[in-house]
Amino acid sequence: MESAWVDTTLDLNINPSHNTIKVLKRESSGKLADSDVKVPVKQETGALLEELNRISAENKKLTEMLTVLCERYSSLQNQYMELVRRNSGSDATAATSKKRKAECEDYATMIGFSGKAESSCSDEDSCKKPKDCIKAKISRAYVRTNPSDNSLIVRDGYQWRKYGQKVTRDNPSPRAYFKCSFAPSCPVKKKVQRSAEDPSILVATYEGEHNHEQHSPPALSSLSPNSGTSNPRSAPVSSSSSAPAKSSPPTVTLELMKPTGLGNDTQNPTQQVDEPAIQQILVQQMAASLTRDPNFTAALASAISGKVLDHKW
DNA sequence: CGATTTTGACCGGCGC
DNA sequence: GCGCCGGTCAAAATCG
Repeated sequence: MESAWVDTTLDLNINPSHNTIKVLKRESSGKLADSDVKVPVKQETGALLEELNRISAENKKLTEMLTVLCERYSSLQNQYMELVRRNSGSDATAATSKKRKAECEDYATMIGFSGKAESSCSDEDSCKKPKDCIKAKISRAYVRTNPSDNSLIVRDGYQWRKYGQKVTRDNPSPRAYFKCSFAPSCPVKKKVQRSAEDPSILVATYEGEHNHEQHSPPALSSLSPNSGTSNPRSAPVSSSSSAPAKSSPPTVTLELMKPTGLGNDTQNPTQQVDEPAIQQILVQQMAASLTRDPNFTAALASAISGKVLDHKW
């Protein structure tokens, strides 16, 4: 098992000397002073192509590594959840306090899949507060944001007024409480909290149903207004909060992290699909969205090469 | 100046 | 009954 862990022999072909040495050679050898500056265009093009190929190969390698990493991460998640389930099963008799359940659920939520946990949550709620259950429809949305951006704003097309903020026990990042301010009589509330596991993900929990039309165009999803770098990967909310089918379960998970094509056939993966599948999808989505981002791969490559260079020189 | 956000205080539910 | 904790209130601050 451990041998199968991360392959630390990073053969990334990161060979900065590859390029620079050529140049240095030319510069250092006095012979090739002026005349050599006019390198034949063909040669130059060839070198560039070679460089391009090399970078492409590098990129591919990084992509593969990331995929492997994600797969291992997901299998670890599986193991962890299995462990949690087994543990809670063993002491479930006496110690299934709601708090514990809630923590467990939160973890499940944090790491990005919520099928079982949420259903148990809604069951819990239905047992606990039948009245609330009747009027309060709970849905959850995950929104990927810029991790450096610490605002708790999720744009979903409605107008919200923040009425409170709290730091909760299980998550160091604060939870913000919003009420729908567009219609005075609209009972919908929203809680937004950054995932403890992945700070780039905002978890928005909606309670109730809007009794009015959507205010602003659902250009929505995600991202704080101040980050002009609106994230292209977050997709619009599938407005389930606007009173969808009554037959749907009380808890609906909105998939806002659809990176590209991967998730478009699974509109609501957490409702019916079993956990491993969900994890797989999520992991794949994460991996895909990361690896397709040239900025990310470039940043990763430069970070690694920087590390390597630091080490060598 | 009104709307919105911030933030400390308060309240109620729950476990011990 | 007490303490903890999540949720809400409301006054003050800030913003447009």
